[in-house]
Amino acid sequence: MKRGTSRDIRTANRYEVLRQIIAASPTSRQELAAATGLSLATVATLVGELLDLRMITEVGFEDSAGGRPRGLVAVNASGGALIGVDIAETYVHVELFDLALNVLARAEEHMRPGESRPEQVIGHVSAAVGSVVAQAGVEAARVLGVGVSVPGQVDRSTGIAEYAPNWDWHDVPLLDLLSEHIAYPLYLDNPLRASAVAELWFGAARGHGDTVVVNLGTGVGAGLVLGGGLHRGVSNSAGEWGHTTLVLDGRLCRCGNHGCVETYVGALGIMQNLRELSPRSALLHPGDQTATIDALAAGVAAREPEAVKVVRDTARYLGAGIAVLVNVLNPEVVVLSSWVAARLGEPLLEEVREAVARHALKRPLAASRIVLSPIPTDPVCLGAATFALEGALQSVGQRSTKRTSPARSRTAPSA
Amino acid sequence: MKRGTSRDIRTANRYEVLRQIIAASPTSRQELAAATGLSLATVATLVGELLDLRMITEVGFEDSAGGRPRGLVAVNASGGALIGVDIAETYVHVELFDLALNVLARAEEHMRPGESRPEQVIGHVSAAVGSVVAQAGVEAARVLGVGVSVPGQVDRSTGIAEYAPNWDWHDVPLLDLLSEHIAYPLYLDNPLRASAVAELWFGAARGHGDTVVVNLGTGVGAGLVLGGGLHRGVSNSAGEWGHTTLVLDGRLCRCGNHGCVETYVGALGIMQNLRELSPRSALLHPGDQTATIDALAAGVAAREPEAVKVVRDTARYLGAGIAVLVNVLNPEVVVLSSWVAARLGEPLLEEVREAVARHALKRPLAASRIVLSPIPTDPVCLGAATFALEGALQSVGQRSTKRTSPARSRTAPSA
DNA sequence: CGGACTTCATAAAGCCCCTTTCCTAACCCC
DNA sequence: GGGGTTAGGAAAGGGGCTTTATGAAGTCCG
Repeated sequence: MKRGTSRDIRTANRYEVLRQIIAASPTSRQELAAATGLSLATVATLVGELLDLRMITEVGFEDSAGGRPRGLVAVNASGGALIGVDIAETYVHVELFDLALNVLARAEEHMRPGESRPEQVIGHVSAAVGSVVAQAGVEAARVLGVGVSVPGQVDRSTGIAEYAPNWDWHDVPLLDLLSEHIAYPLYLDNPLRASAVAELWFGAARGHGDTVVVNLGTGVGAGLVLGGGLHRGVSNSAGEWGHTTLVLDGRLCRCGNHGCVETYVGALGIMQNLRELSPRSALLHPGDQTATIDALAAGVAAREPEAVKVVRDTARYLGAGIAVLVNVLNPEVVVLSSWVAARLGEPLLEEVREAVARHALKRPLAASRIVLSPIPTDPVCLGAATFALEGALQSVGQRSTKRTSPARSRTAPSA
Repeated sequence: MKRGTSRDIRTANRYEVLRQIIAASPTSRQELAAATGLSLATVATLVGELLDLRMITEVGFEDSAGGRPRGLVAVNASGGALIGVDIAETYVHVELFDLALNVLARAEEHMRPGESRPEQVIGHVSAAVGSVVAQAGVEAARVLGVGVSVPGQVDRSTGIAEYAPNWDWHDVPLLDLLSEHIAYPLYLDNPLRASAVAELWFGAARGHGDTVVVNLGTGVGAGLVLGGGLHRGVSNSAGEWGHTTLVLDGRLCRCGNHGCVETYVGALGIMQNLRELSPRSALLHPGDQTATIDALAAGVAAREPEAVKVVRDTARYLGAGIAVLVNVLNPEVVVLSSWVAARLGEPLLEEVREAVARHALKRPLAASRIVLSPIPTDPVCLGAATFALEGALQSVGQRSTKRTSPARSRTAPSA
């Protein structure tokens, strides 16, 4: 049972104010107070803190119609840089952001199927991180942190990748290994939670209540934003909706079970849906998920019956799976995220809405909006970078312990 | 976005301290501080409050082995009474509790199938409430509140039963109607949340993290205790797991969909499982759920193959359904509650554990314990009474608004 | 049997957080 | 350039929790 302290309120408010500033930059203290529901005084204090941190700057005044003009603050984009690392089965994707969360540089490393040893992955990551820092030309001291997303089960406090199903990793001390190559503060979590936190800060969950972020990629899962924060579960593995049984005794899943949601709506599952509909379809690119999904998206855009049918079949499965989440969690928003959702886009969304409506109860259904992720870039990178941002913000509140020198961050902020 | 205030911390702490006192009565301030993680001073303050409210009393001292002996406090059982009302499809069950949550009196009213109008139900409720108060012989002023659980969708703030599927109620202002007959403070919610809060205060969720309370009765659903509190969802309808699709195109459910969990593991679903296994089984009491489940329980105890098989089949469905909750929510505890679970007991539990293990992922599975509800009485009544207790405790913190007379409770505490 | 030691409980002071209130600053308009 | 208006900061106030100090109530032992 974790107990809340008044400090947590402060931290939450600090997050909220910064979120709001990033979302509506430039903005005034008045607007912030209205948007957050905090008093003017509190907003002013928090804005002062953020100004001290050089995360935001004063950028002039609003035009006044009688009365003192409102001072405007905006994100100090050049006040620091954040790096998000999205480690996936076949690639490592790294993006460097300014504090307004604009992408300043990106790097992508492809991993061949054989490359599964931690050292190999770490090699790719550190190369890509080095690359984005060089590209963006930011001083090393400006990098506030690096968020790393790795599939599977992670322990964020120890930085250990406890289990990564795709590479059969067990208890790899990923953060320690990475810290030998990367001298910035590091934060570890998994892609489900990364994309959820991205939606929470910058996407469809912003300012809303409970939200479910459905990730549709090669792997499938759900990030849960409940009660204004990430729901992690007792062992930080909540959201494994992709390995939930959708069809009793259905398709064999790589997790060992049968009929998992992932085997019907993951990229490979969709390929299978296509294959079952028309084994020698021209849309099918065996062994290439991306190409197949792209072909499908193009086909749907051209109203090819085959493509439309596959998307509809997929949405039917997806709708049944999402209806479970809607009924059980009663969220305000359901976000479809990750690359498969992005490419299939609106047509998928429409079909999913219909399918969910067929399976969910009226009341929870009526309370939920199902939307595509409004985040234009890789949500996992963005979310990972957000973990770094949260980390940088967290340490603000910490006071130095009595009679001791001020606390130093875990890794010195110098390349 | 609800924002937390320091007042909420106080309320949570007050709950926590009282919970602890009820659980380990008598106990000392020292033990309370250790158990809650609060400082001695805070515990002393809260204990003082509860003493002032006459909810607890000082009951002597602990033996000392050198040093001042610890003062002991215990629940003041006679300090007040709480009433829990469990309105179900076929009965109204009412229990009156003392503050230690012992049952002092109970009353049960049966409802014939035709009786579905709100006035009829209210008649039963007020009769039963009157009965328990008379039986227990408590002064009316001592009744701190009445918690009412009604199936379906409720709005607890307005006290409206928005939708009750079994009677086809729509927007019945139940609390207003009840307050014409019952002069105690009233609190409305649904059985899922009632049994969840019962587990949170007095059962398997006590002191643990995220917990899922699986209700197996005629209706089926899950109460969610996440982050130390009830998860309600955006429209207070979270937990509708019973109407989640378990078998695509499966049995027709009364909710209109096919293949809902409830149609396989609810009392009627279990009867159907039995019927499909052996249409003219001696265990089957057509039209009588209770008798059938009882017969099944007896059969399992006697190791009758037919009964064992039905329980196994049921557990297989149940396991698949619970595995979804385990994977998605990653709870620390899963509680099997309500009358079907209570009657089928250990044999069901064993089978369920095995079945869940077959469907859930290893990590979340390893983190969860699946248990039967340790609550010996009707958990819904207990939970409903707990809502009343929470309500009585809530008003402690409220200060009278400025320049006005002290706030009065909604219904005067006099019969 | 009374002082010394131990342990509990309450009171006081300090810190953190948020809000309300008051006052000055800054700008518009006439 | 004064009056009206609005912004923003400083101070005061209220609630909460913790640490520290002090008094209270025992045991133990000389």
